[in-house]
Amino acid sequence: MLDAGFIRENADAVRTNCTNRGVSPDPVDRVISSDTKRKELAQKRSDTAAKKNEISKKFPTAKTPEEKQALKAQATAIDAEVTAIDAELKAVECELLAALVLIPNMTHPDAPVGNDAAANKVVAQFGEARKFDFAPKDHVALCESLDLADFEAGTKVAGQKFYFLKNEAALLEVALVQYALQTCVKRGYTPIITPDLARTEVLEGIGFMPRDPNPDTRQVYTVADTDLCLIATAEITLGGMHRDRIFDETELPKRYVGLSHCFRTEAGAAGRDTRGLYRVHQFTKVEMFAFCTPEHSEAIHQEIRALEEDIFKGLGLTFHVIDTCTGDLGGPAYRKYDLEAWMPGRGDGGDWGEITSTSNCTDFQARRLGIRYKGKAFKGTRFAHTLNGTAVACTRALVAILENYQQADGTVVIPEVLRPWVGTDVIRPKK
RNA sequence: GGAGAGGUGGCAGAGUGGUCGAAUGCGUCGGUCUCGAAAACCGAUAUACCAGCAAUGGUAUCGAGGGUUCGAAUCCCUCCCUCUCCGCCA
Repeated sequence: MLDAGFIRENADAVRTNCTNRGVSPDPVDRVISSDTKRKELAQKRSDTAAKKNEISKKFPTAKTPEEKQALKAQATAIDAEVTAIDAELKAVECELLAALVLIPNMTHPDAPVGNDAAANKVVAQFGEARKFDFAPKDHVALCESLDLADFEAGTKVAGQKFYFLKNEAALLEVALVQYALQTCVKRGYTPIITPDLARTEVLEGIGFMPRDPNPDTRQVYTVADTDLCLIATAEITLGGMHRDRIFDETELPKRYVGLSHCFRTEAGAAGRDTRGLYRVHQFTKVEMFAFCTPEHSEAIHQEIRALEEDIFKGLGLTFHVIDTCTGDLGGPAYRKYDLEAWMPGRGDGGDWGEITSTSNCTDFQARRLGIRYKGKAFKGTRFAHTLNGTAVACTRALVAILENYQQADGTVVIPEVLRPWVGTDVIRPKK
């Protein structure tokens, strides 16, 4: 979330930003009025408590019972005041927070302004869409003919949009994980395997809304009788890892590459991309995450983007990079690049499909999570910047690989970098 | 899951109702000494918010939340976490 003081001082810019991002600017005024009230009450509370402390301090020197009685009476009167102020203060703080969480992060000045995907800007492309001299199959057909996935069993066991990966597809997932982890580790990222569950407050700190009362928009699964959620991305656990931490600036930047399963309800996505592996309730993902000082976040964002590009160049896939427009940024991102791979089986005659996403969240997440740093050049602490980026989302990568590497005879070639882990060059029909 | 012990500043560790935001040691930073360094010595060293140009002052924080009390690190309750032992288990 943004700082209430910042919102007050930059109200117009924040309102414009809300509008650009396709959310209502109304909470801005609510933040300002709640924050003003909060400040007044906090000052009153502080003054009142000071009075009370004065009285308490006189007690040890009070000689007679009458004196003590008199002090007690004063103290009791002040107690009533404090109780009343506290109740008001609590209510105001709730209002403030409720309004604050509705305001998205500010936006990088170069990010394209627009309401929907049409405004996204393609900033780079690697490779050309493959021309087929046969009719290419989509990944669902390939999974069927090569016995790579069992969607029916997935449905039987866990429901719609769950799946079993089989044979080379199972090995491919492990290979993709290995390949992505190794690539990131070589670039200095610390490998991490994170929990697949996290506390509600951690999800909220990252910018998810697990308590969203509207089941049509709630994105995450919650675990009954606990305050835990299944994570939608390792961004949640990696960001939460250093919650309430004060770094020394010499410890930053910290770069992690985490492996986790991801769980998404995909509420509101009914009817879109329902076939196959493209949009599923559970998948495996290797995710990069960085904590850094504000001076470094732009450079690290570019670094993560370049690393994503290298990973997918290494896989031999055709993809382009999108500078995401304001309307598509979500809440926490200051700027976001998506990699979209060419997927020959998608849509009518192929289409681009998102395979990674990297965001610079500046201090938006850090403020809520209490992630700060100390430096020599300034007093006190400052909020760190956080960044995240997909190294490999297994199911999306699998879709791209199967559809792009298919051959006229129905087999699929394995990308060279994955062969050591898959143990074969080509996926053939099973006997 | 059961039993016991415990959670205090960067770390270690004292503190069982007021003079405690908190002894002491270590660490870190600054200084003295030194050609330089080490050692020694001196000093500084939590976080947030509010007021103030600042010095400074106020408030809150000793795992979290509630309670008792004029007053809580200290007493009571609930929760969370850690450690030890037992059980169970990949």
